[in-house]
Amino acid sequence: MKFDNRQIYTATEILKSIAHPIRINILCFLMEGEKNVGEIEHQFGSTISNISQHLTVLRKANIIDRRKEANYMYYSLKDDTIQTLMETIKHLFCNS
Amino acid sequence: MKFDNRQIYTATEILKSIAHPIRINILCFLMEGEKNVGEIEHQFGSTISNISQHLTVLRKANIIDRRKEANYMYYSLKDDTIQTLMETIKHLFCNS
DNA sequence: AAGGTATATGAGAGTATAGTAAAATACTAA
DNA sequence: TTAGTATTTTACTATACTCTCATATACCTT
Repeated sequence: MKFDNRQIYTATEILKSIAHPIRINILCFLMEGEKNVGEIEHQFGSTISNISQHLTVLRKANIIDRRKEANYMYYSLKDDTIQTLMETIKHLFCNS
Repeated sequence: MKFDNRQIYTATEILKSIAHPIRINILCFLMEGEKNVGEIEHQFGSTISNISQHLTVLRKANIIDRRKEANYMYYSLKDDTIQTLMETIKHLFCNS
């Protein structure tokens, strides 16, 4: 059985965007609820510029949303699809 | 909550290995059961050399097995972890 | 052994991705 | 308006990935 190209393409883009240690960490962290960039940086080290670039990757893959409040930017998981996917990944690989 | 580095690393490697259109296709195809390289090539076009290289990527990520029979090489999904992951991906993105 | 089929490997070129540092933007508070 | 904080963008360099083509290996058949 062959698969629809658009669906394969979408799945590829999303998985590619998740497949980076910093980004998996960010996504797991966002499973707790929305966080701002500073909170994310504080959790994982790396520079804030680097974190911001990873957040851009995730946003372009359409799996996170953001909302501005004062001069903080709050990020969160986009929808149930990504939430479910992350739960599966976490369950399979992080046994927690 | 911070995550164990080794688990994050493993998850990253596996997701990276899946995150390619040809490889997602191959893995979905292998969900049906083991297939040899010719059958895979026949399904998806591309060259047999290219397919072989993608199979190597999947094998190095430790998510598929292979078994030789005469001069055919049969590939299959490695274990339940990858089977479950692929089912989730298929369900979420390929609605089937 | 020789020739055919199936698969794997290697080299090379082109493209994409990642990290760092510097500069830019957006907002707040004084 | 000025200064400060939070975040993003840009530019650059280094590294990794993907494809193609050529060659190599393994096995089978005669």
